[in-house]
Amino acid sequence: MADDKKLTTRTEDFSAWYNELVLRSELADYSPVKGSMVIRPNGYGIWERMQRTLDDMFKATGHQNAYFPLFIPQSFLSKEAQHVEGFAPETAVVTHGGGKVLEEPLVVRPTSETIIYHMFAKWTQSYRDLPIKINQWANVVRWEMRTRLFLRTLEFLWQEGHTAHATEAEAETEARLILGLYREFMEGWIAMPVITGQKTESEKFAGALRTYSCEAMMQDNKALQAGTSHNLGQNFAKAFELQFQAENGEQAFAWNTSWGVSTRMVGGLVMTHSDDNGLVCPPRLAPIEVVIVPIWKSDEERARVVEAAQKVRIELTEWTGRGATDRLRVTVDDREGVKPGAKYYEWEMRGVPLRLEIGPKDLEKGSVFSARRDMRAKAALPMAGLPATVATLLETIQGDLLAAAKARREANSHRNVTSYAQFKEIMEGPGGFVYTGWNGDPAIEAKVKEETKATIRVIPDPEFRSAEAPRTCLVTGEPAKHEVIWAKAY
RNA sequence: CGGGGCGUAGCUUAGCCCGGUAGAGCGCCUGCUUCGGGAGCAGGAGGUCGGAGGUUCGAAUCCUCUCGCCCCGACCA
Repeated sequence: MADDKKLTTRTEDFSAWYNELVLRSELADYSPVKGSMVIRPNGYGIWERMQRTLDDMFKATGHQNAYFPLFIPQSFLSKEAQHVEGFAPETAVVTHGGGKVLEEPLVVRPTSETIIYHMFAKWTQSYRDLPIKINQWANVVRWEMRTRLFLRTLEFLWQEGHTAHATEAEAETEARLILGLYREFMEGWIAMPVITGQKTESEKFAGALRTYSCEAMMQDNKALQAGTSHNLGQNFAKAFELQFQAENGEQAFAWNTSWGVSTRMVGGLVMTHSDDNGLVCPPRLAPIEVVIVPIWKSDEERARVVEAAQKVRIELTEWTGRGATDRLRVTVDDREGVKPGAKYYEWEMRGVPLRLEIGPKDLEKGSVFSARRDMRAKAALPMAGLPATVATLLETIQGDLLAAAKARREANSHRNVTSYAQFKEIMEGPGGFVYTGWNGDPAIEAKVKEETKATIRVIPDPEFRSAEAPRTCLVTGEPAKHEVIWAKAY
């Protein structure tokens, strides 16, 4: 009975823990259609904050939002060979409309490269029309066989950026710029440290020249690909005749990039920080940063503490120390008939970063009692100057979450692994990120995947590479072409 | 698609083997007492037992078919 209230613990069953947490914290719920889900206000609130932050970043770097339609002519998907090969198996196709069989079936977009570059082609004549830098917030559908709340569902929400440039160098700069923005967002807001780098041929986006990605480590030591940015080269430009007249008068194909992050990041947030008591949400993304729980015995006390709690809420929300538009997000839980302890558990499950308790004793002392969600540390805070104190504390929590996640990742990263036997031992046991040399042969990558389920998550960017580069390939012992990071992945 | 679970009240489930008026806990509603870590008492509402067929005097229970969901594997943000 008391056990009903507790989550399955992470060590018992990580997967069950995750599912129960997502449902119990009311981030999402299963919808009647297998593999799809409803994002509830608590989860959508996090997504809205993600959207707002990223949207500002995109606009600050010269991108504009637009919207392209859900339905794509089936023939469009086929125009880029690798693209159709990659996505055809997982598309939903509309064959009927208005009670009639359609002349050409419509594909529900699994991603929008085809329709967008078709339109870009229409809008581009001269190099003066470039670059085009567009972003859209949309839903996409990929008919996955195996689904998981937030991490892989039939339909999900994301943003997809699409750009067209006159030169390869410019496209490359763009793809890299966005990768940097993603990293900044994931570390600064989700407090989820990521490793950036390039995907191998077998893991790159269908139709891309190169794919860059942000890889995070979850608490079960598995990797989560949290965002990707692609240099598409001229592959789509050629398929969709996206050409322009260059300064020298010659016709040339444009260079494209595309990049996206999705509601999957909410799953990453959950699996990076949360504990056996429920969600731990980083303050910057928390729909509610502070919950105030008034504590009373008598009706007379109730009136006093609730009034005091509301005054504190107003003082906090009216404070402009973080800027006029970035107010503290505070709620008061003054429900009657629910004991304070029950409220604590409930808000902890929902991931609210900071709880303030206000009871008669606190009023006497001119203080409020605080409890941090992340480490469950408690302290009295003086009422005087409370907004600034709270804001600072929230930033401290934000920073501590990132530091803790980074420490966990490093503690579960293995460098200097040169023996394949040792590699297998790690993958069969604790898992984690394993840095090794690789001869660059896709066949070796496939063999390791077959034997261990681990894949090359990324060829890391220089700052993540080991101080001393591995000299030999993990499997063959041949000279290493790259240092790579292996892990089992979501 | 292969393997494993499971469909009984909003949730978790007992009952099924061995057929005989559908039970409990949590949650919900009302009232009183409570309230600094998951409250107590009293009263109350809530079920075509996933669906269809069959066997039977009688089916949640036995038989056949079917639908759906979850988990684990082969594809993927």
